[in-house]
Amino acid sequence: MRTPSSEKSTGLKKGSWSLEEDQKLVSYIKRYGIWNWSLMPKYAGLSRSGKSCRLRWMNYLKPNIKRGNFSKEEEEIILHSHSVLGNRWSAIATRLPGRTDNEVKNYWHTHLKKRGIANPSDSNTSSTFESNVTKNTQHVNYVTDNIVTQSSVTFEDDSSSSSSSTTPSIEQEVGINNNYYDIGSPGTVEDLQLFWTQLCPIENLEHGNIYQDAFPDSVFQDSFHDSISHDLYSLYNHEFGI
DNA sequence: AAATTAGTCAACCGCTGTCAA
DNA sequence: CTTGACAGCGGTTGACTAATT
Repeated sequence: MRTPSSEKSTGLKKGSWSLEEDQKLVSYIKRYGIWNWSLMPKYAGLSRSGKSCRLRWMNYLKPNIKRGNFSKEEEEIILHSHSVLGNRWSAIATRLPGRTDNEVKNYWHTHLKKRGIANPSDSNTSSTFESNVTKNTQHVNYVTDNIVTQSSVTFEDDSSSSSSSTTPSIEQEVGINNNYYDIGSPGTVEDLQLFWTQLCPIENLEHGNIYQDAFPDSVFQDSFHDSISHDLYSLYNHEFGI
């Protein structure tokens, strides 16, 4: 982790994310979806770059991110995938449901690098490998579901659990997977208050006025027109059956 | 117990690809 | 075709922690 600091030129915060920041980001995305990473932080009440928000969401806050140690099966998938794909971490990560490219990359560098170099390509053929990946992926999916379920139970039952950590996970703290989304404060900046209370009230979105009513300003309309509709519509179709 | 070293991993940086104007 | 904005990727950093001296 890096020391929290402010970027003097932009005033944007850097370094580790606080619980409050996580909650703001999760709450915002939960309500309004992902429409533009560069502009979103302002409206979510975050003094972060869009890049930073995207990274935080993709790697740690997004639902169904799998935490904890890698299984033997996952190790094998990484080793074999790396022998085929090289350092294409995002491609490798797609073979490991719930794992991110960053996590896979870190795990490779800290645990598997020497093994990978020592055995750059074993005797598996490509087709054999693919069938193994398919088989393993199904297994990992099952394990992932178990972990998510178990995670929530363990948290509620914390005092009686001797083996689990007493520190809640990111998901537990922020509210992912247990239906707790605190919308938080819109911040003290005037336009943020305007956004939360007038420009984009939840009622507008709930009634399907996803774009025109939520973003009446012409500047917003120009830049958001195409990108906002898909994500928001998907989210609200799922949430409210619009 | 204190100091040093090694390992881990969250986060940043710079670059590339894509797409719309 | 060019340009600019944005998303995404991979390499790297550096704070923190555990292990070792």
